[in-house]
Amino acid sequence: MAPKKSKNRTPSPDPNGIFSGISVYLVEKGVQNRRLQVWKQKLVQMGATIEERLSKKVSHVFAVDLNSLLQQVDRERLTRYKGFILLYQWLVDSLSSGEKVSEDLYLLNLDSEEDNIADKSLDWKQENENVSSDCEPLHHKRIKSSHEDVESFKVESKRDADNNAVSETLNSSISSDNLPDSPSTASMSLDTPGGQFKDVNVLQPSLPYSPPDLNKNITEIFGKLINIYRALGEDRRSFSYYKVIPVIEKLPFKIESADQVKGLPGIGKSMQDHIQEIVTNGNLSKLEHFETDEKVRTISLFGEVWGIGPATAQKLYEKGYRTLDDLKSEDSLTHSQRVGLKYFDDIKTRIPRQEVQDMELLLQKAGEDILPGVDIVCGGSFRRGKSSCGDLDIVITHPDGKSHKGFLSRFVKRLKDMNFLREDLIFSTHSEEDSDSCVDTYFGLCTYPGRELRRRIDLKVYPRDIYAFGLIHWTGNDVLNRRLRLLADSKGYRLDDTGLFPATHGSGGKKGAKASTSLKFGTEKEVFDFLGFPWFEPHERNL
DNA sequence: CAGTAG
DNA sequence: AGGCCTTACTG
DNA sequence: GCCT
Repeated sequence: MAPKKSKNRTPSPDPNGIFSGISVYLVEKGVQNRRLQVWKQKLVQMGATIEERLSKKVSHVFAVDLNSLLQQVDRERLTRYKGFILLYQWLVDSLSSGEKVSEDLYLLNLDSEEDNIADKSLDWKQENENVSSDCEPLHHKRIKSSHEDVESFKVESKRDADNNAVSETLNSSISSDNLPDSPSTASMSLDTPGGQFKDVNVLQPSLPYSPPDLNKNITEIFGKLINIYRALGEDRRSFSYYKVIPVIEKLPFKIESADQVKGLPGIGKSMQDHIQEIVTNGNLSKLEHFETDEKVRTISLFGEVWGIGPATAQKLYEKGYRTLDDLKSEDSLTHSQRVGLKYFDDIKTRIPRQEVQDMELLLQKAGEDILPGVDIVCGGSFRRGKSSCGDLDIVITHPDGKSHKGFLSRFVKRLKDMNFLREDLIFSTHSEEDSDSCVDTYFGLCTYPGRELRRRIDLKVYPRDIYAFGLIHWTGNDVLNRRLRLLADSKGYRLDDTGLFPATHGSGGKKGAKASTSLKFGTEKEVFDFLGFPWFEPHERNL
């Protein structure tokens, strides 16, 4: 019987790395950081190892031009170096052709001083018009936008097209979720929708970047560290782990050595060490230490209570408390904290989608009774199609643009009367009073009709003209929101749940200046379109 | 103002 | 060495 | 924690 080894039948001739085995040193001078990150990821994905110093192991050195190279690396060292010294263009061309191309045409020649480079580059061009003219900037005066001679125009524009195409491909595949779009790429995809990079994708079918799961051993541990550090109040450190997880998840192979991953964004010395320890030992002593430390465990536990953060948790620990039960006798707890404590288990229980569905309907009916035409939607993970939800995020508006004002108070009262809302956490209503441009918010606990199990519920009421922003924000997820905000920033805007504002840079204070009003958009899609962000249906926003 | 949640 | 992510309410 |  033919021994069927495994289900591991990779459909595509697994690019076990076209760069497998090579070891690279990157001269970062003169290359746009964003592009550098993409290249790093690509190199690593394709089997290369990134070295941080020019050592003997290095087989390939990359630089944008001779100047940058010499600026960063000692010339003498280079003369002794025996490997390839190449233009980044080699990388670009190799990636677009799907295989390592010959290094010959991309060599950076150390000996060639400025005068004799000119000739060489001419020779190159004649032999292979498709190849680099990158060494020109050395002596030519930046003629990028004013091509005088037809010949070089052809060559250069072709190369540029390739460049753009490739980086588009990279952007939209591997690193599609780091920085969504730089300003330039974004505007480009607006100008030439569909255009050229489609073809490149076809040319490069070998990128079914296999989804998930490899390296779960690492990301799971890092996930725990995120929570622990957050509980301890070390948000920054926590965030570092948060950022590195997607980077690791994107790798198409199982990490077996920290070398395979060094140089990637967000991975520094400590991350390397941790990863190395995990892949060799299967665990991380640091985490084990945390998990057995009574103080850490207790503070983490206390911090899970709604309204208790790192500071309070630590304070309570130092007062001698060790269990949630003990905490109930503490007088200094705020009302919210007491509620959070009392219904601790309830709140942590996930809500079946069907129940959320029912409660959304209930809310819509109750709202309609009070204010006909009112628009009530359950956002959050429910709107993203999840089968269970942690809480209810209710986003409310009214089409007439004004009668939302004062609605929340009446709505809450009504819901309390019908015994749907049970405990309050936060209730802030601002629209009734003066400014009509503010969002009313209610946080509390509710129950499914006929039951006692407490559910967390948030109600937010938006004026119609900024409703789309509220809906986007409260539908999430976090990653998508962050990408949208970053994109907005890059285009000179500031995005939040209350609107999209022209950047108020030159004028006045940093944030106080709320002078500018938000741009108005009626729907989520209009906001996405305006930002040049591809449309995602709600259920596609689980990034 | 610190602490907290989103 | 210092920034990294914004806003706004509770007590 | 990482990065500039």
